[in-house]
Amino acid sequence: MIPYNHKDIEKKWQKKWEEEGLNKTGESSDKKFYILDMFPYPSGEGLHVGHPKGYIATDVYSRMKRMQGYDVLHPMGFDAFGLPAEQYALKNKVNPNVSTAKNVARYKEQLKMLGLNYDWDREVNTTDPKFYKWTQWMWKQMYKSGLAYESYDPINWCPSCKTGLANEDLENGKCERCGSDVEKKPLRQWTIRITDYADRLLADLDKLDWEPHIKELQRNWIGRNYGLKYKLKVKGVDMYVETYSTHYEAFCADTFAVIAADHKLLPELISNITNKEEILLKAKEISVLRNSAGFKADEIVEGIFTGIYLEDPITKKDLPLWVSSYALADYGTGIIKCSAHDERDFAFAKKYGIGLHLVLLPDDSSIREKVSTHEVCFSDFAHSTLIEPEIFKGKKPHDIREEIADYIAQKGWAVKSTQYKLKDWVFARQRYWGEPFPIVFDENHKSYAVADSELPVVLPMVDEYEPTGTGESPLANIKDWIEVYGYINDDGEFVSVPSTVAEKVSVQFLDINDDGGHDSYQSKKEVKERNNVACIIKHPTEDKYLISKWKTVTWNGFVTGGIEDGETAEDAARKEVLEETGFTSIKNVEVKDFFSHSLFYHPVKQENRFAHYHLVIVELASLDREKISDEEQAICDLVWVNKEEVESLLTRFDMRSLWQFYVHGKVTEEPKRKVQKFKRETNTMPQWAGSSWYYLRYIDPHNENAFVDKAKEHKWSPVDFYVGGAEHATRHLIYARFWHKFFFDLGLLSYDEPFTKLQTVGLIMAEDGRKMSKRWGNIVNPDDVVEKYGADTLRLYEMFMGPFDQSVAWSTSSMAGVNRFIERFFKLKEKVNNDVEVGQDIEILFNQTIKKVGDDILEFKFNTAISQMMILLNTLEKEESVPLRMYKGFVQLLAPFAPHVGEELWKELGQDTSVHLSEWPQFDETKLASDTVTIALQIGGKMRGTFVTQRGLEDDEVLNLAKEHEQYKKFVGGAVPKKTIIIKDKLVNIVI
RNA sequence: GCCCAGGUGGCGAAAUUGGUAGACGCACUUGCCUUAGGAGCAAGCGCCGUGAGGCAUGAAGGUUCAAGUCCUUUCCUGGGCACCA
Repeated sequence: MIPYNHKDIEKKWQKKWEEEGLNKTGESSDKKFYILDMFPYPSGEGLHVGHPKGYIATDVYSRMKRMQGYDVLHPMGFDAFGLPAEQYALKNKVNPNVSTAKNVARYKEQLKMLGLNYDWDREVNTTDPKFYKWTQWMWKQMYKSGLAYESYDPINWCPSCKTGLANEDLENGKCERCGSDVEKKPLRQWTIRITDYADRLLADLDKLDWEPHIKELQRNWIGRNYGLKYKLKVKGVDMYVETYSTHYEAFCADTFAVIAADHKLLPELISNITNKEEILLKAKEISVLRNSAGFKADEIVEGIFTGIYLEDPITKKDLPLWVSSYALADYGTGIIKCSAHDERDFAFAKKYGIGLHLVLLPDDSSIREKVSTHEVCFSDFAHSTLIEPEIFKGKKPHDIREEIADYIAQKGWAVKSTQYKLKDWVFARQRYWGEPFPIVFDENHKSYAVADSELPVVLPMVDEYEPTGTGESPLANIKDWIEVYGYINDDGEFVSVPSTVAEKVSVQFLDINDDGGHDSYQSKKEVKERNNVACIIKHPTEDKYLISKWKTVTWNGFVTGGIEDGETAEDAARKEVLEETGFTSIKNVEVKDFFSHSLFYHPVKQENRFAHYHLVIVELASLDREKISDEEQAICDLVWVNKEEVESLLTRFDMRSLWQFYVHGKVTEEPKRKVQKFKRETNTMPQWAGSSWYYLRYIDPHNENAFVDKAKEHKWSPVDFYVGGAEHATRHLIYARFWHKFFFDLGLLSYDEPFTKLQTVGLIMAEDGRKMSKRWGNIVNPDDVVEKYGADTLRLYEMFMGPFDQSVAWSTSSMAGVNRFIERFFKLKEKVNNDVEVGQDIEILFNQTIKKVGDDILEFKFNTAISQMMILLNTLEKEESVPLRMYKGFVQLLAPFAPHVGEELWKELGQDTSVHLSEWPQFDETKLASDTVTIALQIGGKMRGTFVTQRGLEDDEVLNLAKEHEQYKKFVGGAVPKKTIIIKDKLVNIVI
């Protein structure tokens, strides 16, 4: 007999929870908890059984927190921009807009199937224009602050994905996505100065409650490095160059210097050298070699002498400067002072016959011979002794590193300096499926941010989105989208001329500096002045206003009309309102002064008009209305809005009018604001853009005025617990921390770190021990598992498999064991009896279980929490009957893990509110330990037996009992113990 | 090469942080029940040994009355970085 039917109860409760809004974020407690999963990238394959492990864990955790009285924010969303979605779409010939929506729907269905308690009202999707409006807005703040800049430097280019990549996107020098060898390619791109934040990103790791190895990964990635920066005179020219050394301890050994082949200063340095052409050619060769795909630095040593010498500030010796293949232009200063005590310097000097000088002798005398004959390079600074300079002679360089730096710095030869391995963030992709940049360029390629009113810059729906491979995004082919008309406002930002206006009226006129090709351009014509009204129509009783939404041209937002000769503004307003809206009774009309002036070309009347707009407030007496003509209705919608919206419309109206030519009340020849053609930026943002801040949007997902409301942000931030894959350590988690800090600095966020506590998830491997993959055909589909065993079994099993952060192989038979546990749990209900009590041992076990389950969930030790429940079940099953209160508590403990089973049993126990809203069981502190203990008897440190006593016996009492033990008699007998160790309530150890 | 994390039964793993190693689950063995069982129930289950006992936490040393846990050396496995001066 199967005691429960998972299919019925899971569907039933999921439906009920959704109807009752069980998972709506609570807003009633003063204790908040924000627990977050790394949102998924919805691939075409749907979830496999490994994906939801983290989601189940946060689900268990958040359910318990809610039962403990917290307001819990536990949201979910989708990170749907990026290459895989685009590749999938290309392969299957569907628009990514379509395939993404489909994949998201499938993911959501699967997540819901697992009974995860997400508040779907807060779902975010990075590809939703309402979301990426704010991604664009935020990037714009970086642009405006100078943090985001345009660069043309060579970057990593994946020839297969046809896009530039950030350093973080490489894996062993290959494209992380497709495994192709990456080459260096000069490319116009947007870059973000994440290196400005390197120090803080490093230092603030100390305040985070993250797993140590993740912090370590970030530390290594940031790669802070401390050394000395020297300034060296170039011999014979009035120039100085700088070098950077971290291993400066052997500074007296320096005999030459090298410069990166693509160093900016190289051409200038050798401008007077006779064979400079030859040198530049060789340098070029080296650069090409370096930039080619699959370049291996340790296999290639190339260089050429530049013909110039640098003067060593310390030894005053001349250091010949060589171009070399191992110097990096973008690390340190791109020029290195070189010595015998560095492997690469040594190899280079050997190849080109450059003189070397030893100042360091190995402690290990067996290799001293080979070192002194320059047979091998010696670079061990810890096990060696300095012989030069005199002042440090006989000391170990490792021990006096700081002393040497101080000495050199004090002499003024060099300054202390810090370098990072972290590079600025290459923040542009030459692909279609990403956020467009809120940037336009004028004809001189000067960039302008797009005004806030223009956001979002919507990614156009297109038929062709194949990457071009030329270093330009596919968007570059969409002429309609790229070319925009507009002007630059007082804030230096771009404002577009609405396309409706541009098409019907203004393009010809506005394109005033380009009079070729526009027949209707009438600039020489006389300008006619007209007086117009723009009406705000007030509701008779409420604080509401009527605006019109024109489907055709011009003054979107207001009922407008011309004032004819002999008419007052008031007359005109009455007339226009009656005609255009059909309202019949007007209470009051109030004419404001001019609020806007504009010059435009009227396409119907074929004349240039200079129009003065009077703002008129028309107050209706009633809502009586006549039917208006179909024609009017066809071109205009009427909408009631509130006062604020009217006010914002007025600003907009005013702004719109700016593209016309009005200066100090007079029409001028030259426009004050020149409307011109601009080109949109065609790169798109990398996949990491949306995920850098999505966690903030959950807090206030529908806000149209800000990316997050400050007060709400203050309440929910920071994320208390963040759960996801360790593979994000050096990308998402660095980017998001950086992004967050920038907005903290702008005063827009309350804390300078986004994620207080981080927990990584261990992978679930396939039953064969390999990664689950289509390639191996070993994927376990959660749909099948849920079908056969139910969501609760899947959930419980994934939490029971092993330590949460460790990767474990799937085991179907193990899962069947967990399923048995649930069924036995159900059966136990038959033994429930309200009037029964149990013995002390069980009472204690029960209290211990409450404590352990609660503690373990907090520490993400779900496997031991579950095993404790199994122990309790095993024990209770042996009883004749089980007290109702105990079973109820047990159901509550199980409910976070198996929410459907929990809810079903809770209901069957006669409860009418949800178990998930019930109060988490409390344990009785006094009932955690029994009053008897088992004492271990050791003799000479070896276990010889145990005995049971009262808890809390004094040492001599315990010893007396131990002496009674037959093992004592056997092994100690009459001998006199040398020593007796007694650990209270634990053990007796007799040393003989 | 450098930096992390980790090595415990046939398997997944526990171990109150120096105090009874192997909880809990899987698999396996035996028995009961059953027409049957890939169901249920009961018992057993680290290795050697009939037994007393001995040996066991990758290996070797050390500290300690006592080590899976601390120290030293070393070997594997997984992950990250690898031209970063």
